[in-house]
Amino acid sequence: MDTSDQHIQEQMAELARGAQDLLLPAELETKLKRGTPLKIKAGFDPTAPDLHLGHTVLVNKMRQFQQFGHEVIFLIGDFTGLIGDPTGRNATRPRLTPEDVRANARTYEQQIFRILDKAKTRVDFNSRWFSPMSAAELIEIAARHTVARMLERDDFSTRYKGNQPIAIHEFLYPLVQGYDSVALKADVELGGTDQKFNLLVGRQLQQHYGQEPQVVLTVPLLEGLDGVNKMSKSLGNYVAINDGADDMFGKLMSISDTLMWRYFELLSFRPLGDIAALKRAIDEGRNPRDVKFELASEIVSRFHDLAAAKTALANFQARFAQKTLPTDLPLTTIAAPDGPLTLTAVLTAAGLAASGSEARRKIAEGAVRIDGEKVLDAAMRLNEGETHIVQLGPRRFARVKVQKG
RNA sequence: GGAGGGGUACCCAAGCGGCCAACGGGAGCAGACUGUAAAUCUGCCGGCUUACGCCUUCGUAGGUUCGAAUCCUACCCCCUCCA
Repeated sequence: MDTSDQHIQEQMAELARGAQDLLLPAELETKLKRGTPLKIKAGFDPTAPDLHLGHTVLVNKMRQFQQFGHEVIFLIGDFTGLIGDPTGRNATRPRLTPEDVRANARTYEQQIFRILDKAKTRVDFNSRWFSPMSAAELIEIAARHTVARMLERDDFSTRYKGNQPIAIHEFLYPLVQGYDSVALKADVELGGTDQKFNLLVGRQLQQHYGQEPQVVLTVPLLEGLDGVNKMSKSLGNYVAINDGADDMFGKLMSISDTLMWRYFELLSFRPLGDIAALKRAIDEGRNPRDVKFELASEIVSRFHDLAAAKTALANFQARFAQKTLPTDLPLTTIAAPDGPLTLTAVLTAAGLAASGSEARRKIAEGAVRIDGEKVLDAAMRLNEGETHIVQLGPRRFARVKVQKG
């Protein structure tokens, strides 16, 4: 590996990019200078994942290490899953069968290998070393840590002070996770900011076992499309990596100009220098929208392909700049048992409006168009056999056919 | 085990016998403006209805009353303090 000073410094800068904590930078530099590939560990839940861009921040960081020639270990915590991360909620978790774990692992692989190089990624399971472990050995691990240290963990101390119960096995979670680093002889462990404590336990355990402690690198939670809350499925402010190309492109275009830079930092693979140049271009008058096009295109081509990204961009411009109707809508057939259907019925049946009342309101607000023509008459009916493109607002479309039945 | 406080629409939060489908804020949706950005302004924001209006909703189940989210009874759940 290239151990020239310049290359090391370049690695340090990119690896620290977007990171919340890097402990300790000097240790990382020492490890890099040895010139041998480092073992990079990141742990994941064994539960069924439906990943969104927020999750990919960590995976992107893994990719960076991979690109610099290091060995990335995608560790599925199927044994840890028996404990459940001690957040105070969900104290008991349903136990996953080995079949579940395998199925979930496959789902992960399908998604992460759109980012990571499959040939250079090792997928491992921590049940591999924990299942055969004896109780004596586990006690040995537990003996390495004190209650006082455990209580330093933020949620433990909060719960302890607040007289909330803490089950003994919850103390095992950081220890088990930390021991994974021992078992793997990890050089670096990556995780979300909420994992910081657990990652530090790994360092300590490694030292107890006579290993060089791992470097800890945490990445922040990505803000969702609203720019305020963390990206999450339940808040609906997410871009799933399985989203369709047009959908993904549109969602990314809807983020604010400020948030765009955050996404560039944490989601783009472009070097930091490029991003600085884009900022300068905007200061000199370039339309921020066009820079956002570049962001959206990069991300869509990552999860689909370059052609899909180009099409998504073209569709986007056609739809919103030229206001043409989408052409590739699936046809929804709606049965009309009693002759011509009212427009409100069509809107609800096509899923554009949640209820007839909402449909009526939206018509009154001037939000509804049929074949591009604004319709203000809520009593309007669509005849049998006709096919129309019905639109509610700027982004909800349906191609519907009314069929007698 | 004892004392007190509370459960209201997606969230927060008023209301405390009729004027309550329920103040206000947030979120959301739509319209205007735009770059499908942000900010701003406007409207909507339980369901059914062209509409008059009707139906269901204020933890759950009963009751009082011409009439209850508001009063009474029982039950369930949450919080605070004491033991």
